[in-house]
Amino acid sequence: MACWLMKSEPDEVSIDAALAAPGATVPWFGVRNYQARNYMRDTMRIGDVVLFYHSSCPEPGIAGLAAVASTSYPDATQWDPKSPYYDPKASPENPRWMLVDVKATRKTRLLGLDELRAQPELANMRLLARGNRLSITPVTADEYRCIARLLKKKAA
DNA sequence: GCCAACGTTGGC
DNA sequence: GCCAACGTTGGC
Repeated sequence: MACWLMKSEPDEVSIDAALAAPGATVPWFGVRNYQARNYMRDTMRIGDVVLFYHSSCPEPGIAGLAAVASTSYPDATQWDPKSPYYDPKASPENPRWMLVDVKATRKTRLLGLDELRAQPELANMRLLARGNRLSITPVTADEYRCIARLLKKKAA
């Protein structure tokens, strides 16, 4: 089972909002980066673990656990002229942006960047790499084990 | 609001 | 296919 880190701006969809959604499931709309799209379209499998990350907010960090809950399908916001994610080059015949459904499992204590960076096992984590902006990144099994261990501890 | 880093665009 | 210009991301 693979593991992924997926960034969401909590103003848009927080872990609490995802848990409150019907079936605790939300479509991961709004990704407009080809590499992130390709992960969703080509690599993700139903049941893969998702680390739910809050970005662009006062307390960025891992805020919850979730799972991939569908195979990929077109992101409808690409066709909506009123959406900030509208893409005039996409059409229903030729969708450009795909997404998966994500089912929230539970909220966790917030694992902030400082705490993550303090772990030697996470030294090579994509999220923490200099200049990384990718909103969906793979997480290795070792990295996931380290994070699961951190989640069992109290905050430092 | 700053700014480093990166992705995309488009002229050539 | 190069690459400069531009736009975006996202932590600080």
